[in-house]
Amino acid sequence: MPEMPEVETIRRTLTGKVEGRKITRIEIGLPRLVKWPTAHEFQALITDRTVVTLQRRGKYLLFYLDNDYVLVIHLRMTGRLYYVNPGTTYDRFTHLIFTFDNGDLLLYADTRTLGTLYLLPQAELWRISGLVSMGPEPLSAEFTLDYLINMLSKRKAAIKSILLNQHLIGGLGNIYVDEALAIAGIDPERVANSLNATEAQYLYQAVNQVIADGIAHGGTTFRDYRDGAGQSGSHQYHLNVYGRTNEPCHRCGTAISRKEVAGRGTHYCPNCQK
DNA sequence: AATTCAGCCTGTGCGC
DNA sequence: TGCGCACAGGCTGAAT
Repeated sequence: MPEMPEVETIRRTLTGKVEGRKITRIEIGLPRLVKWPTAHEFQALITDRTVVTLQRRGKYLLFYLDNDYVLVIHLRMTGRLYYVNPGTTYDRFTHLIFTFDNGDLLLYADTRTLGTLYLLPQAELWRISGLVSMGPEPLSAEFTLDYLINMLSKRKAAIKSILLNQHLIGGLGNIYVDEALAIAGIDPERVANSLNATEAQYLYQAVNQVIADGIAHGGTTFRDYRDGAGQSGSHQYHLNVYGRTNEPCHRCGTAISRKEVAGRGTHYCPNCQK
């Protein structure tokens, strides 16, 4: 579900609420969501720990605790985190409940239950392979035009597949990849190493732009996504192609097409994207 | 090493 | 109201 702008928005809406708060109680309704260690150990190690800081890497949220452990949460497709006041009701998809020393709650809800939670010492974060092997993020100092050009030159998969690969670029997902390719005017099925320097530069700028805009708009809410306070984002009102199948292209009026690329539903303008 | 793809889950929306 | 199917914002691990 959430991509980097959504996870960053969640981080921003939660950080002031949870930093400095002690977790006094945890209820785990679906133990299999806890991937490391056992749910029982997870519960014991978190109880009575204080959240020192809340960070993000790609689509992972990292709650650094005062016992040198880190609570790592990946929301996958439908995971949600809500910070709520005591007495707030919650639905049957709420699988973990963290209670803080002021009585407030952090709810982890997940319809499809694909989300994952870990608790590891800082020195053992390497156990989360998707976290340690993540590529540079858009808008970061490491994500340079040279990096993108060099990386693309070695790849012959579809550009859509490359942009979705978290090992190569961290944080992009299906929405923002489709949007970046639309802004850059590049066909999602183009072989990565076929892009020339100009196209790579357009793509570089487009990737940074869609991520920055997504964050500025508080993320994209289609169905499940909400921020840490339960609020919807507004980037869905600024999309060029995603979810706009058969609607006119904002640039040329041609109907937006949809097809499967890299195993994902892909939206594009057949006239503007070459 | 790079790439593809089934599998993991449960829900919503549509055509009939 | 029900049934079957397509689709869903992501990632992992196995096979090629």
